[in-house]
Amino acid sequence: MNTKEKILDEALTLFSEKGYANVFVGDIADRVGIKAPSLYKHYKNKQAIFDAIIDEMNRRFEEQAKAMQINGNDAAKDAGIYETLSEDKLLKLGREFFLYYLHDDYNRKFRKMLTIEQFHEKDLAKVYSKLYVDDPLSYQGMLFGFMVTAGVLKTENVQVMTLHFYAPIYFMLTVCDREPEREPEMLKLLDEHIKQFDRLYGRNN
Amino acid sequence: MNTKEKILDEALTLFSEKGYANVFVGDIADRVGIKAPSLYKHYKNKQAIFDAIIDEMNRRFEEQAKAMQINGNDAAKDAGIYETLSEDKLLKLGREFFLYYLHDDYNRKFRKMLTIEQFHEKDLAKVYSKLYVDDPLSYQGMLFGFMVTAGVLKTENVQVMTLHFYAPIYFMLTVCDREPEREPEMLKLLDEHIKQFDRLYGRNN
DNA sequence: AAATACGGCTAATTTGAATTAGCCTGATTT
DNA sequence: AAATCAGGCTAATTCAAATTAGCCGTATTT
Repeated sequence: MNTKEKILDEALTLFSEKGYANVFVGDIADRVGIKAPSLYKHYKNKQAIFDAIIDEMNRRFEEQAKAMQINGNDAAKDAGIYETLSEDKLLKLGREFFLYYLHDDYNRKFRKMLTIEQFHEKDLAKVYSKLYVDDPLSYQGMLFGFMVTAGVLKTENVQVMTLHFYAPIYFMLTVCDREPEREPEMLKLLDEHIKQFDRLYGRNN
Repeated sequence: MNTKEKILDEALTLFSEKGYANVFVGDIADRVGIKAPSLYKHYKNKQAIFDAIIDEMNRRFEEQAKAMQINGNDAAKDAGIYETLSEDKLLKLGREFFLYYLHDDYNRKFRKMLTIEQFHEKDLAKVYSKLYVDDPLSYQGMLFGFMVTAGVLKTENVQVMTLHFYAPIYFMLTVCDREPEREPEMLKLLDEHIKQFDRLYGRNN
């Protein structure tokens, strides 16, 4: 990783812990192992570092979205997996999603940074809602839609069903972001959540 | 409202929009209608203003908790209401809770401020989790517990049942905090959520 | 191998925000 | 009614953080 990338990386770490305004250019430089003025060889100013992080995030998520489309036009295939839904599979799905979002450094830091900065600019609010509200609901909603069609889930309002699956996961994620020591507690609760979701919505019970 | 209180009020408004670090002592003074140095006649420094807000919040919530205990040791009575649970009542309960938390100025501003500042100090994380995670879950859990005993709700894991009721409400609250224009959309979804919750967990259906 | 670009450094410079000093007025106390 | 206090103001002061200037060695290009 070259210096320019390292700056973004360390800046994101700091922004996610303290928020933009509480991070000094010198702090970032320290972590990178250079002096503050040297940063300006790479970025016009502090704001440009922040902007570059947002750009990089957009790049990554578009990439991911593209990858999803490939598997997603094959979404029927994806859904095929769920035609034979079992509690175990649902548990695996939920846990994987949860742990990936929680432990993947880039995701976690970026989410925390947006949490802090979301009220600062309308744009950031939009990004937050897209990433952590609308995209997950729409993707999971599609999957649950297939499952309802396939007859493995009850024919309830799919949008609400998705909310019932996702909102608790989101909720537990925010708890862990705030108090990482509660992760074990939340993992246990996550399992209970999914099992009960399956009992309530599943048809094979 | 005297100047000293007005300072807290205006400071909270600003902190909830921009976060502590982005608010200047002069901004607060402007809104109060005095000059920055005059603030120091009332508070030692900027941090003391923030601290006073937290203290005031603690005072208010303790007061509220006490009021709840009075009605809460009569919690059986509270629960009595729910022994004859109907979808309408559940809807009313959910909407009232949601709209109160959303529209009550003090609640909304304080919640937004904590959202921004939660990662800054361990104490604030604790306060956040108490107010928006553990207290609501514990209070609503108690109510649902009574309802299960009274036979109006299925005998599922009450902790998870409470999570299934509360997490979506919390989730929609955060959406409205971030994008107030989505309130109508969320209110509609709130109703659907509660109706479906009732269909899933209610026994009289 | 000269010229140039790159990326680091130290030493200013600038800026802007928090806080302090010290004065003034009008109310309250003694 | 003198003395004190409360709470406002303007004019410093302080200080920290962002940014700029300008130097220098190394690597790359021509």
